[in-house]
Order: sequence, then structure tokens, then C-alpha cells
Amino acid sequence: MSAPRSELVRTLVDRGYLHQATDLEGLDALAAKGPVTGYIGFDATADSLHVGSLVQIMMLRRLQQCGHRAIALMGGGTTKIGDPSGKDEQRRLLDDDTIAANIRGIGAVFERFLSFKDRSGEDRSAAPPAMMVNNADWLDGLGYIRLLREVGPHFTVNRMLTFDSVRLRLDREQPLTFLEFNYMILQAYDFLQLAREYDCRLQLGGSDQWGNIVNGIELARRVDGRELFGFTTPLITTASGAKMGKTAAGAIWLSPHRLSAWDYWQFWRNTEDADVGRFLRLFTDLPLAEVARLEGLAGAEINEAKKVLATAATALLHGREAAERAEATARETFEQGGTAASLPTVDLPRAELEPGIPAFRLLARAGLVASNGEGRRLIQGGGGRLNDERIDDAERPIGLGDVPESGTLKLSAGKKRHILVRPV
RNA sequence: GGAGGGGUGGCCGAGUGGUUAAAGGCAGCAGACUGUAAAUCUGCCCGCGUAAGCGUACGUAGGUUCGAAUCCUACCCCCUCCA
Repeated sequence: MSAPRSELVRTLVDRGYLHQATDLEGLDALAAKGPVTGYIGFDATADSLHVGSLVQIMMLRRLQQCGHRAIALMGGGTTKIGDPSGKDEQRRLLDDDTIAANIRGIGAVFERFLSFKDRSGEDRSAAPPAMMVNNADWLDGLGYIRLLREVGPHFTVNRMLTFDSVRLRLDREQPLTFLEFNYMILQAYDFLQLAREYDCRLQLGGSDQWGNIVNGIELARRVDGRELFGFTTPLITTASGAKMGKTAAGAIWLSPHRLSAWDYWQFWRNTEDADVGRFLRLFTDLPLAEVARLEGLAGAEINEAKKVLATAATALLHGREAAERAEATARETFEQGGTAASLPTVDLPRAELEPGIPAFRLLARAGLVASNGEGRRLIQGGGGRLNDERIDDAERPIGLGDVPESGTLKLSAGKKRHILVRPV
């Protein structure tokens, strides 16, 4: 297409969010005219989202930044069905209480990225407040016959069978239950419902959602004669092809109770060279010119860009202050080789430390390793450190005598994972 | 309801009486090299134990055997085809 006229489409395209769109020019024209309402659905399968969902969250943020209304749709209803996309097996079905708790947890994340406050009073140019809605509100009370009559005629099973989410299962001879088979219908119905109730015209999502999104668009056209738009992002992988967000300590969660700001900062700091520019565009608000400059840094200098990325991305989720604290901690720890007092700290009763604890046991006690055996192996492999000195003997007792001036022991598993132990 | 196939460690997947805490791969952790990168190479990778060893583990519960993931019985679950 020619150069986008709307800020929205320009932003999404320039920053690398576009994979496929149903009618980009139409969307561009619409967004150029005035505020558009767009949504993304999130399943409530865990009490926190992880970085895998961050692209979607950032898109909602872009939507709002460009003056449009963003709706975060909580899948309180659809989670009871289970999206078969990209899965070989049906997920365990969750009960209502769990889903409700998950929605609360997930909702908290959105507060960081979107503004739900109505500020039109103080600032006329402000974007409409974002909204959070739950599809259980309309799906729970849905009558089966009514749904079949309203929606059923517009779906042919022939076509449903051609969708990736279904076909992949069938091709691999994995079971697909009728329950899951209905997921796409409900998601299509969501879009119709949001279009009717909030004049929502746009659904965004990951590339695996393309089929579901198109279904909604078609449904609304046939039933209501509405013109809706769809937009998907590419699957975000690292340059070496790994799916994003599964690393050292497991999934990179967005909720602070699951993953600290420090660990989150470290995750971004360890981005592969080749990903830095792309990630800066997708996951930070940095101006594109600045991104281009940082991306151009070569060799070891690219580390500067990684720090900017880490701090900017962490600031969005955990706040500027926490991000800068993480950056400072990292500088002291890695660049000055010191012991930053702000490293993660665990308290240990003096009485326990008094007689001395074998090193392998202390590593486990501090949470750096999962078991005593793992602590032993770590030390045998040369990865265990006490106050930056390699621990050679797994049995070596560590006691109060090892506590340096600073008052805390520094334990390390490898060069990157450190923890402070404070006797209390 | 009938016939056939199958359930193995985080995942994939070999193993059909002892040499099996269970090949191989992926993922993960650590070491070396570096730039807290990638790639590569090396080691580790159920728990407890300094160790010898012990305890758990191959869908569940029993049984046969000196000895079972491997054989038998019952049950549960999944798949394919038929009704």
C-alpha cells in the first residue's frame, strides 16, 4: 500500500507488528477519520501472562497512544472451552473460581500498559479510556438453540475443517473434541458482540488467531452487514528461532509476584544481538530514530542498546524506578564486579548459620538450586561461588565467619545468578 | 457395544524378563571461549546420602519370578475402524 495516512497503521507497520491484515487500506482510512475501537482477547489459563503475550499488550497500547479505544477482552467464557490453536491436546478444563482468579491476576498487568481513566475532561486530545470486558458476560447466558440459529447458518463444517487449528489436529491424528471445535464460533461471536455493543471495528491478535479473526469479520458482515477489520502480528521468536519467553528460570512472567523486576530486566538484557532493534520497536516506546541509532551499534557496543532495551521495557511493566534500580544493580554487579546490596536477598536465622552450613545445602536453602544434589553438582562443575570465590568443596561449611563487612553473603550459581544471604 | 492399537523421566521417543535410574533427541543448568549475545566444544541433568548404598519412577491395583518398564489378571484413560 502507499504510505499510511493514519498514525495507527503507520505505527503498527513501522514498528514491526504487521503480519497479515484483512484490509489494511480500509483500516487506514477508518483510523485516519477518527477514534476506532479495537480489541484483543486473552485467555485466562494462568494467573499471569508472560512475555509471549507482550506483543499483543503493546499493540493495545499503540492503539491507545494513537488516540483510539483499546479493549482488553478477558476470555472468562472462552477459557471454559479451550482454544485448540497450536495445541496437540486438549487443555485441562478450569473451574470458574480459577478462571476468575486468573482474570484478576491478568487484569493487573493491563493497568500498567493501558490507561483506563477517562481524561477527556482535562485533556480533549486524550485517547478514550481503555476498557476491560469479560466474554463470560454474554457467553455464559447464551442459549444453545438461539446461538445455533443465529450463528450456525453462517458456518459450514466444510470450511471449519480447513482451519489450521482444526486441520493440524486431524492431520496428526490427535483428538479434537466437539467442545474445542466450537471455540472458533464463540470467538467469532465475541467480535460480533463487541461490534454491536461498543462499535468495535478491529480485532488484533497473533498470527495463529487469523482464522478466528476472519470468522468474526465474516459473521458480522453476514448477520449485521458490518464491515470489520482484522490485523495479526508475526509469531515473535528470537533470532535463533526459539519461542520467546522460555528461559533460565522458566517462563518470563509479567506479574511481579511471579517474576521480579530484577529478573525481568535481566531477561531483556540478555537479548540476542540480532533481536535488539526489533525488540526495541516492539516492546518500548523509544522513537524510531533512536532505535535505528542503537541498532546500528556494533560489536560489544550493542550492549548499550541492550541496557536501554532492558530499562525501557522494565519501566513499562514495573515502573521507571524499579527499572533503574535493576540497571544500577546490574552495573555494580557485572561491570564493577562488586556486590550490589540491591541484589535479591534472602534472610537466614543466625542460629542456622552459626554452626556453619555445608555449601551445597546453603545453595539449596537460598533457592539458587532446586535440591541438595543439584547444589553438589553445581559445585562439582565449578559453578558455585561464595563472595565471588569459587567453592571447591561441596561440603565446605559456610558460617558467620564468612560474612563480609557488608553483612551479607553473596552466593552465585554461575556468573549470572546471584543472591545475597543476610543473617538475621 | 465389537475389533485393533496405545499410555515410558519437563517434552519427543527407544526399550518387550537380568548388563535399565531406563538409549537417543529437544529443552534446561554449569564450565571453556566471549561482550551478562550468538555459534561451538565439555560436563551435568529423580530424591536422600561424603560414599557404599537406600528410596522412589515406566497409566492404576494386584500377581508370576531369585529378578519385571518388559510376562499374567483386573481396572482407568486415549486413538483408529465397525455398530
